[in-house]
Amino acid sequence: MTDEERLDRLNGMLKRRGFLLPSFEIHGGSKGLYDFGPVGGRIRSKVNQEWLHHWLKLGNVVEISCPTVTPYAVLEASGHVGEFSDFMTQCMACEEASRADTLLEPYHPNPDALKRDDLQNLLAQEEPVCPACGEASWSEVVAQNLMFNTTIGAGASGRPGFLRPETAQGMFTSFNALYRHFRERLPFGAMQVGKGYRNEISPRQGMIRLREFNMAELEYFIDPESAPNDDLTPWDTTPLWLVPDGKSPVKMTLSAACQQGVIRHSTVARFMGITHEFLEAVGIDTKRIRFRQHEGDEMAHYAMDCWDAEIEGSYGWIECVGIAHRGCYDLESHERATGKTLRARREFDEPRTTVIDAWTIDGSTAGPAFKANAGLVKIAVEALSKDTDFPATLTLENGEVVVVGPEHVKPNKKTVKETGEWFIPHVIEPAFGIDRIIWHVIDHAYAELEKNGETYTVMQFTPAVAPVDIAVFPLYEKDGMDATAAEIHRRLCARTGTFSMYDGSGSIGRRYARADEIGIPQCVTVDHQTLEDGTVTLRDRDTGKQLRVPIDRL
RNA sequence: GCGAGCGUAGUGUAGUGGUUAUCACCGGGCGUUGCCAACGCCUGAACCCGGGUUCGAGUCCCGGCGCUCGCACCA
Repeated sequence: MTDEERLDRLNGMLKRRGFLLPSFEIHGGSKGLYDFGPVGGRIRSKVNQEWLHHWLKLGNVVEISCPTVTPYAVLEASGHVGEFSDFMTQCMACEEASRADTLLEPYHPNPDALKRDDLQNLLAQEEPVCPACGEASWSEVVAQNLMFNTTIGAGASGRPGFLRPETAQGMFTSFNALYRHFRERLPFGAMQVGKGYRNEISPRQGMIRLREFNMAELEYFIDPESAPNDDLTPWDTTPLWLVPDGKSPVKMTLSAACQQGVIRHSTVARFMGITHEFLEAVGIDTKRIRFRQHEGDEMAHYAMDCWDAEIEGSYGWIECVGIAHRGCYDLESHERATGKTLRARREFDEPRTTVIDAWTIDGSTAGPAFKANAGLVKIAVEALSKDTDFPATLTLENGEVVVVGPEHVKPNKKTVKETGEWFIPHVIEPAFGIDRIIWHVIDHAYAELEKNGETYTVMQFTPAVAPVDIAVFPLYEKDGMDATAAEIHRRLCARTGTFSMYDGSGSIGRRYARADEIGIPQCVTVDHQTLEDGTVTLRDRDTGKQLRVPIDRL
């Protein structure tokens, strides 16, 4: 039995039982789009809940929700318009598509920075050969954007926009409201769970690369100058597999990794610990988790450190989480693009007082005397020491030389007190690919056991993500057992957070098997004894053991 | 995007131009059955879409869509 055959059987089961289905299948389907069916939908929402719960435990994070439709300017400021566009060209001989900038790398120091026309001209001039067939004839260069284009508004008043490629930008553009919410105190975080969109050239491998995907991101804002005090001791007993910057995997604790500088920021380390806990809580096999550090050239240019949580499954090691220390890049970019400030204030331990005792200009005389240069003269004069004698010959910033007489100046004596300063916070971002995580939850839960000489399928979900919490069966649908079972089922469903499933068709063994196949942790069976003493059997999925319990104790 | 292979009930499949499309599991109903895919009877459900060749196409050809893999792209 090979892994591929296991994967085929798993995929068949996922379709048959309503976990995951190709979207819009009756219309022929659409690549890179998946439905979560009646069973999968419930798993998705439980994984999302579990994710929120894990990060809310930090105590200083909030959940927000921003639109998926995003104006052009936002994603231009963030760098996505530039980064998510590739300029492609096609070989006229073999039709192989290539990136124009890649082809031109030998001929230009930084072709990535060139505009379309420049690429087109350089391509015509240098005539690089096709890596596939060796010919040197290229089609027109076209921009291939990996974001979905749209127009916000109709007609001439419509303006360009995109479906967001990540949720993060909403957290950055909302920074000031968040800052106020947290009483202007760092650190704090904002997170959201939602959809992201990338118009992938070639979606592959089932749920691994999708065009519309579920993501969950936290932006955690910190003061880069205040010493982090992250407590890493909770993970001191669980060393993790780390793959530092292109080196071999090592198993070490987060504390040790921080002390040795392998992980460059303790908050990144703490988030790796929380990520590991979360993955374990949703049922990922911890032996198949590792954290891989981005190598220097792989890391986005703004990132200061980046660790991916990779999970091993049917498709090998897949990146499912990225934990990036992004510095001040994002807030700074939005500041630059909008002219608005996105800053936090840092109070000094002691107010900083500066005593100035020197010269400044006397506006009433210097103004008329120096006219347009008066401002520059002021700067030059204020830079002079107190013992300067006037008249003095000064060279201004613009290179002009002026003579400043005693009538143009007056003593400048004042005390400037500063109690703090404004700065752009740094941000640490854990970003989760929820679909990829759900895939691995399913992959790791899928067990093919043997029972009475036949393959027996069980999804060994943890209760935290099990799509159905409990199933209720009447032993037979008669003698009132069906009515009692239906009543228990309704009562369980009415309970917040509990989802029950009633199943009365087929033999009892078949119903247990059906419940096991979608990973229901417990099954309740109503039998003849129930009608006499009000007890039912409670059967455990993984042990098969049955307990007799009163209905009220469920 | 390029190349190769593939597309038949819910799932897995048989079917090399000729009746009513095979088989299994599956689903539903009724009955038997005192708890782990049981049995009997009844029953449900498919040739991806469009065009072409042909007296006749699930089968051959072309195009589209989808799936898998490789290359490329991408995180």
